Amino acid sequence: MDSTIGLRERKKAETRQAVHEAALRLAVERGLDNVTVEAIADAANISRRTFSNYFDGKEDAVLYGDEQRLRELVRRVAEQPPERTAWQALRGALRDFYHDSGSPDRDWVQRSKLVKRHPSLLARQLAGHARLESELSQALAGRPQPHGVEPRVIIAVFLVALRIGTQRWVNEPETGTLLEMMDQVLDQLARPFE
Amino acid sequence: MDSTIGLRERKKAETRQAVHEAALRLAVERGLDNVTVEAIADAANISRRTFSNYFDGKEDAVLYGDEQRLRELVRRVAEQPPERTAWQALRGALRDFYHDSGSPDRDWVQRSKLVKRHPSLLARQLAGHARLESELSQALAGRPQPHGVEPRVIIAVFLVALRIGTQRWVNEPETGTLLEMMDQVLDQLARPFE
DNA sequence: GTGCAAAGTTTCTCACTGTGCATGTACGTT
DNA sequence: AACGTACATGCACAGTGAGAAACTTTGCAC
Repeated sequence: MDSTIGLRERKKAETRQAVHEAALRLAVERGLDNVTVEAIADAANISRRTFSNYFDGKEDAVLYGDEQRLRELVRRVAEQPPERTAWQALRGALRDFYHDSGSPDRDWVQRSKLVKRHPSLLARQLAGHARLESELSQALAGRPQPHGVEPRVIIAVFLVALRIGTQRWVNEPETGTLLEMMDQVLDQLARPFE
Repeated sequence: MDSTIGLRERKKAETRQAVHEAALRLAVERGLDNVTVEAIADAANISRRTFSNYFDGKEDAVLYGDEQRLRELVRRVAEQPPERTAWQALRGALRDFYHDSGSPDRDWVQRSKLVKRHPSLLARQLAGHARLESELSQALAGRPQPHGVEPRVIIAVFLVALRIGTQRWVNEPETGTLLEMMDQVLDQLARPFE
């Protein structure tokens, strides 16, 4: 299935992944501030300059896994039955995603904890979410919206739920599944309030 | 009323403001990427080293006005009658704020347009919002929440409305007042949806 | 296979940034 | 007036991001 794409692209993807993993590992081991781009590049066996060809900075390198996850989520959103509302599609995609992926991977937990400790990571992560909003708009185009809430608004609210759910789950992992935490927030958000 | 605070603090505030204004002006004139910290420092008659004593980077310097605005909003939230729900307090504070301030100032519009053009500014701005959430939690402590939606969630949703409303207003200023745009989004958010 | 163009990597370079440190200066307090 | 403290400055230095040029690998046509 991926034999259609050439060796070139495959290698690039591998390198990018390797750089990401090196960045994440080093950041967890030493703390992000004590990791230089050069150290990451060394660990991934590339030059410092090449690092810049792949990522805009160490923050982006660390968060690349998140980006992948979210792209996967967007893909699943687009695959949701078109008669569903935007909200239903988003929640459905989220459920599918966590159902298929099983429990969240170690790396993802590590990234979340890093984000909690390093404001610069939070900044990049939120910027990434903002960029994602337009892509999600595409995936939600042409769906019914019986309640009259615009897709743009729905999407932003949905991402808020992901963020709060994640933060909450990282802070108190005993309380429930990640999906449960997110669902809990999502339920609140869909409810009317004053 | 501010004669109680010393000359020292007043000077500091003036310098910070001057640096901010210089940063904003230069960023608007040349584009953020073509403005060095040194140029900002020169324009504000301070040394490059001193710039770093005031701000963590040019982005923060440009966005300082936003920070002030939001602090003012938080202050007004805390002053809302305590029998109001968190949501009512937030909306009330917003209304008061824009009622008193009159139409939004030029600088604010310029900053919003800059944020639209420069992702690094968006990142910092969103990180600032995230930092603000805890302060708003304080200002909303102990209020009734009849609908069972947690303050944390309310706050995040509220900030989403500010962001979307602002973006929308910057993109199409003819459609209505900034406050109207925000209210429009806020109305949608308080409504139930599926 | 051979050869060639395109894409990717590396090395070198340079302007810019952030911060620790030592020193000088202005403020506030007594 | 005098002293301690907070702040500003200049300097040094490690780290960063990006352009340019040389070199290597990949994709493709023959």
